[in-house]
Amino acid sequence: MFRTKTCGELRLANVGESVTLSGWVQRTRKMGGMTFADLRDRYGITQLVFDESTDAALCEQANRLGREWVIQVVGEVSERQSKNQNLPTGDIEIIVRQLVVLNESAVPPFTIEEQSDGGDDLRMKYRYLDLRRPCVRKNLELRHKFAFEVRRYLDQQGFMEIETPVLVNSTPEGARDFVVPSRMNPGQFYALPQSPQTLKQLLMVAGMDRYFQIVKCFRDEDLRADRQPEFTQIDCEMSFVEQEDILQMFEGMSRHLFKTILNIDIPTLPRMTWADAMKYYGSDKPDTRFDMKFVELMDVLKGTGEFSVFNEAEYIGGICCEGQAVYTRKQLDQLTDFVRRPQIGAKGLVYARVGEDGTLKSSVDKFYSPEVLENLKNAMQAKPGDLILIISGPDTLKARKQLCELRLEMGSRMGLRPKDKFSCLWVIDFPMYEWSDEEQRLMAMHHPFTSPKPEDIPLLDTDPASVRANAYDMVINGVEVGGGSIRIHDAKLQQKIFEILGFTPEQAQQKFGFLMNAFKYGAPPHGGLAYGLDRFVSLFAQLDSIRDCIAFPKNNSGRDVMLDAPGFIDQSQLDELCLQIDLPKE
RNA sequence: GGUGCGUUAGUUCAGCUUGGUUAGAAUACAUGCCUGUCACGCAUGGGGUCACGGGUUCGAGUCCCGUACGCACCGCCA
Repeated sequence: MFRTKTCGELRLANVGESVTLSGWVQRTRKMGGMTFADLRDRYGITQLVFDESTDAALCEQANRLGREWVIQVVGEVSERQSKNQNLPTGDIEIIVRQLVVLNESAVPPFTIEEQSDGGDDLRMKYRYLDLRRPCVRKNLELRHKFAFEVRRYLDQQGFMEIETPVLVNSTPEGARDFVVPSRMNPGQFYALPQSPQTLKQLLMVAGMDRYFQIVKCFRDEDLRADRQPEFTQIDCEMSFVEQEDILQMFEGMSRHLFKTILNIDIPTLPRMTWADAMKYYGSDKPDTRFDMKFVELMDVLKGTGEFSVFNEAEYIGGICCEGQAVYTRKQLDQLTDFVRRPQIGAKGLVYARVGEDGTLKSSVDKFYSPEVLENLKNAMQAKPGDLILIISGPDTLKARKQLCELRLEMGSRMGLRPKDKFSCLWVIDFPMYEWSDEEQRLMAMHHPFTSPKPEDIPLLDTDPASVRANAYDMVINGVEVGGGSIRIHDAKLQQKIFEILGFTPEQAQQKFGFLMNAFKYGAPPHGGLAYGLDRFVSLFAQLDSIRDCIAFPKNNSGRDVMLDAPGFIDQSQLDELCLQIDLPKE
């Protein structure tokens, strides 16, 4: 037997027991006549003691141990003379009687400790070593527990987990597909699913009623800290439901997860329309951990003074930063530089400090009368000591996005975005479509299977851009953790939506004929949503990147640096697939 | 496709502003000492193609240009 106990479970109560432990040598401390070694496994660290006076040969053996050697020891649990309060097993140690080296280890390229000295790149190359570190392992444990509680909740609610295929068809709209050549069908390709969207709808037609799946999805787009080319969704769908049923069901799931995993009771989720989210936060995923809502200032500042920037603006909006009038000119210049970075792209930043006497000192004082400035202060509900920041622009959407970035930056600077505070909400009533400059046509904002709000259906013919969808997102701390919609279950309406998206009936039939056909045979009203498991877990674990809760993530360029994937394949494999590689010059 | 930052010892970094003697620190590693350590301590030692290519210069780790790679972001992500 390799072990009778783990390295994390022995306590004072076990003193006197003879135990066998196996694990990795974390480090050894040679004290001359005696040697200590920390033995580590998944469960914890237990101190081993070797005493020269009792067994010199054993002590000599212990002194040869290197970091990360795998050993097995037999010994007796003993109370420590000097205890370690920082370790759960810190009251005891093992007086070793027998030591077996199961495997030696090369010196690891970085230290496998809580605070590793390894950089990201190196840790990913040796991810199997990185995963030995408790802080990394804990993220995977949390992820496991999270998925387990998802399954428990959905099972209790009568959901069935059903697997859908990974080799499917490429679909228009949406992200780029990863494709897989088919050997048996030369020249043809499978695509990996961006989500099992249409398949779960077919399961509803099949009468599966309440479906879920914790499933890998694939999108061939550039990566970010919160985006991986393969990621995991909690994909859910229900039949005979309205939006309200879905919001209740999955608000319940979130509540269950917060309670069972973090022991946090979350309040009823507020619901915010997409239009309000854009108006007050400049984003469809507002961070509501702090307030600092936008105040629109067109009435106050446009045409009421000589400041041409505002007079020509389509949008003027401000935020009021409580108590930040202490910002120096230098700090304000830094903020201006921040919003003028190409990533944000604002032309400039107007600021106004409210003095302790209540008077406003702004960068545009010379353009406006004291009355207008007083109006500004009142509109912003600014108090003495507050700082008002104003962004304007010729494009409302862009100006709001810029102000959104500024708001988040100020929130961070003011410490209003602590990772251990959670603020959840539903954003509802998304538009059906958004205009794509690139394609010069309307695109589905959610996806082409989303149903319009019944009262907006007449607008499909007259003003499709203004049609609202039965679509909703769950947002936590400014992160879109999930989203979904009530789907179309009527073939005629689905056909019409495809038309508006610019598909000819033939194209629609070719790409989505299987779905349209299914709708002919009694499709129930249905809807659902999908959560991004990686993002949700990252929030719970307070991580900066979803990579940290994925065992083997891809790097910024979509490479697995441990496997060195992707890689080239043999000519014989290419031949078999009837493929030719034609790399671009340079 | 674009913007910014980075690349120096096994590792994490300093050195670059203002070019000039033998490129440093910490940690890791090795050796020795040490009987209650747990970030053990002390001493000694080995360890460098300063990412790569080009340019400026009497002289480049340091300045300039390009390339590669990494990270963050914009575009993109129904």
